[in-house]
Amino acid sequence: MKTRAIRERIIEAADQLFYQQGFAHTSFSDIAGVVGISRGNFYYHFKSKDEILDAVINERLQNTQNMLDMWEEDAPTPEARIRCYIHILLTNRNKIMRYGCPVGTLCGELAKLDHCERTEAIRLFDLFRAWLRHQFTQLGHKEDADRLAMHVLAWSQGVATLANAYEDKDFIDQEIQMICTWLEAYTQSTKRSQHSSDALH
Amino acid sequence: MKTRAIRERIIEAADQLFYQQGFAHTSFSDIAGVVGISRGNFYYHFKSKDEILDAVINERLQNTQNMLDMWEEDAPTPEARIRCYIHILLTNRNKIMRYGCPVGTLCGELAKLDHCERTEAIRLFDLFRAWLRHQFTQLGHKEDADRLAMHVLAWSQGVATLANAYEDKDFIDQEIQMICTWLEAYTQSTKRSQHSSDALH
DNA sequence: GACTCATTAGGACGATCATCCTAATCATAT
DNA sequence: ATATGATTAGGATGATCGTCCTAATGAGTC
Repeated sequence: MKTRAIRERIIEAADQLFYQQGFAHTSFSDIAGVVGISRGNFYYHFKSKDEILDAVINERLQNTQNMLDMWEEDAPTPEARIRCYIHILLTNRNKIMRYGCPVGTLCGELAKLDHCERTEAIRLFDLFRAWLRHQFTQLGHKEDADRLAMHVLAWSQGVATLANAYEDKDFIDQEIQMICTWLEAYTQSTKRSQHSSDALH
Repeated sequence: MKTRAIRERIIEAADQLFYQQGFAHTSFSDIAGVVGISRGNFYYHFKSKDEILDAVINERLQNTQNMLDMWEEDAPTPEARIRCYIHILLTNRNKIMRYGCPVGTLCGELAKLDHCERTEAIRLFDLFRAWLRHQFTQLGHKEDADRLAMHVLAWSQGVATLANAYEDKDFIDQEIQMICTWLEAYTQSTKRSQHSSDALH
């Protein structure tokens, strides 16, 4: 059954192109050209452009969830896990400088297009938000967990936006440093309060 | 001479539509419909769509410079002036929640389109960056002035991006509070060092 | 009133797009 | 080998777009 494989390749190609050129500016011809199939054959695999977008978003949701799960397993502490998130900025630095953040730019574009898939795209943010919230809860900031999660999200989004505008490598490095310092201060205050609560026992 | 007035109205309408719908997704018909002139008459005022974009960016550059100049006059201290910048998030809160930041989203779109006017759009960021840098220099952070300016820019961009995604009023208010607190701590450390340097005299 | 020149309206053009349709091709089972 | 159903290629269609062209209109001058 090769149909499954072709479908995967279409989603993969569309994913890349939507990121690099934007959703609206990417045509069926573009995707077909990358995949190497004819333009007209597209409708056997996807009934509409919106359906491809939906598949791409679902693919990204799946990949994102897998990534978060892996971090949850591999990194020893909540602090280290949050640093895993921050370090995407470093890992994808070159792509971010050229195309911005895949999640932020997609949500922004769909908001302007008033596209119905917009709510689906925001679920990508939801994944990171809930995951970060969980980490901060584990750090002992139960009350502020969601606010802190949103703060880290916003911070990284801002870094991506300006890094894209100025194509500035050093700026990304500096901001990552700042976030890690900020995060460390937050976790140390937690450790201290944990110490003091330990002392009570 | 009514030509001048019509030209202004075209730029004004294009400015709004580019912000609300994006540049690529806004057609001549859209702009003509808002202005109330015929579609074909457009080429008497502007030879191409890129020319309108250029005019819109120049208009924004002019308005932005005027705004910065006004803040420079009206606000008494560098700290108060930086707060003026932060408070755009509050003043334009509803629009930001619907369409994001006008500068950030335009630069992001033009980056994806690989559009030649991209460098012009970034000059909008340059205006804020240089102005903020000047304020931080006046606050005594001469070495870090540009880094701090970029930091404030990135922070506000991130807030705009997430406020747009989640359409969250309270989040904006919270982040503005955080920025102001952060800024206050920065200026108080300056005042302290100024005090100590005063004491040396 | 006739002439000039700026301004306008509206259609024509070619390109691109998403979508649809149909005939051709392929693999597989009988 | 033939039949069947999945898969493909490529053109047709109608809509939209940026751009161009031209005839009509308007205002101001001689």
